[in-house]
Amino acid sequence: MRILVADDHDLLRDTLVMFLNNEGSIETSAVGTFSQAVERIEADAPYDLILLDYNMPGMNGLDGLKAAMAMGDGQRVALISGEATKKVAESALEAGAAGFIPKSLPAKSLVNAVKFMAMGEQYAPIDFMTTAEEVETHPLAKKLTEREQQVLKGLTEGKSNKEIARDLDIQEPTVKLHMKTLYRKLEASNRTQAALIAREAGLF
Amino acid sequence: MRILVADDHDLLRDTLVMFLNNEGSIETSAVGTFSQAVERIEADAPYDLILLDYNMPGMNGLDGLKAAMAMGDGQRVALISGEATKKVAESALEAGAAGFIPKSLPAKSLVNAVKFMAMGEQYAPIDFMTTAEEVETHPLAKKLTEREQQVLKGLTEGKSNKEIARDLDIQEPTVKLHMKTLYRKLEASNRTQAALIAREAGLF
DNA sequence: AAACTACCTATCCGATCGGATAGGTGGATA
DNA sequence: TATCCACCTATCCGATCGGATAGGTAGTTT
Repeated sequence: MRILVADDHDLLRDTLVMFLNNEGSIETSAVGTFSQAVERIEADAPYDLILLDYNMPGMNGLDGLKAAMAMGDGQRVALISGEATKKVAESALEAGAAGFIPKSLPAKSLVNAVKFMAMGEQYAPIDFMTTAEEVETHPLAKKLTEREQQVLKGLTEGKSNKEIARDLDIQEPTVKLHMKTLYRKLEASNRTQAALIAREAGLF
Repeated sequence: MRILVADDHDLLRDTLVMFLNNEGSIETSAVGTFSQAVERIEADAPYDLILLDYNMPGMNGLDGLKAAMAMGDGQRVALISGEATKKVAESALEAGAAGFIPKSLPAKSLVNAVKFMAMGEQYAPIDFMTTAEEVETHPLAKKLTEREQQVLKGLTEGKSNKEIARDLDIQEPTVKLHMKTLYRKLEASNRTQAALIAREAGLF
């Protein structure tokens, strides 16, 4: 079973390789950047499984994942990340990733997950996918109505009231109304503050 | 030599413990949250060295580091982190941390660093501290004059032109001038976008 | 039925913003 | 000296924003 690990954290990379190689049946290669991973895939494909760090030079979000999957027809690729949100994990799995591995996973589970994925299954830790669901709706966001969230989303994209109104297919005065309520709820005194607070809180 | 590792990433924690215990002379304990670390320290102090993950439930930035150091008079504590900036590392070392370990460190170097710190030395990887220095002045920031940076700082605090003018002791029209140049340089079309871009770029 | 909530529209008005334009100073450079 | 650059001030004007006020609809709860 041939596995390729791409992660810029030397420490974690060394560990993964060691753990996996210890399994006997697994032969593991490792690189530290996305471009190195690409080279390696072009030279040595196909691997039974490729593990890509979500935060890694060259990855550029899910683009790297998709690029890697496109190589060597139907290459099985899984994401590994310490910081990624549930949203990212879901998008990755939807895009056809072989799995998603948070770094908060015990080493033993990781080895099992890798074997599981290498056998063609799709893996994601249920606890991560479910517990993250709760945090999904941010404490601040829970106080906002659906419309307000839509308006706030537009705001965090730097749009004007008029643009937001057009996008949501409502009138501009209505947007201003929501905006006013947002300022109150977010304790902001103008749109810039509101946008910053929303970003700070990790919304959108 | 007794070491305590506190990291919420099971994978990395398992690895660290294994690597360190393999050294023979090191006895390692591990926990997954800051509060657990506190309990362990209270029960088993003093350790020769404590490794705290900077991003970990309960840490609250450098507060956790300081709290841990305050326990058991002069407890030696080092930070370990995969995401922290050079700024954080510097602050930690200034606050008296035993060291700073980025997760991008090879496993072998880590073991050496741990031994080094346990012997009473202060450790930080030079390459991390220096290369980060270059990025210190952000590519974007380099294109801004001093005044523009001051104005931008005010903007990222959600201030109005009038407030910024008062703070910098200049006239409001002048602030507007700088604002206009900022939009051009940051490729923003309004103040909110400019503020978001500045934040995104990690300025201020 | 009454009260409440989320949502929508509208108008008025003062404040603020964003752009254009037209200056001026001081310091560094060619 | 002439030229550039960073910085400052000023005025005009249309667009946008932020707040207040006054409605309306639909669905839910009491």
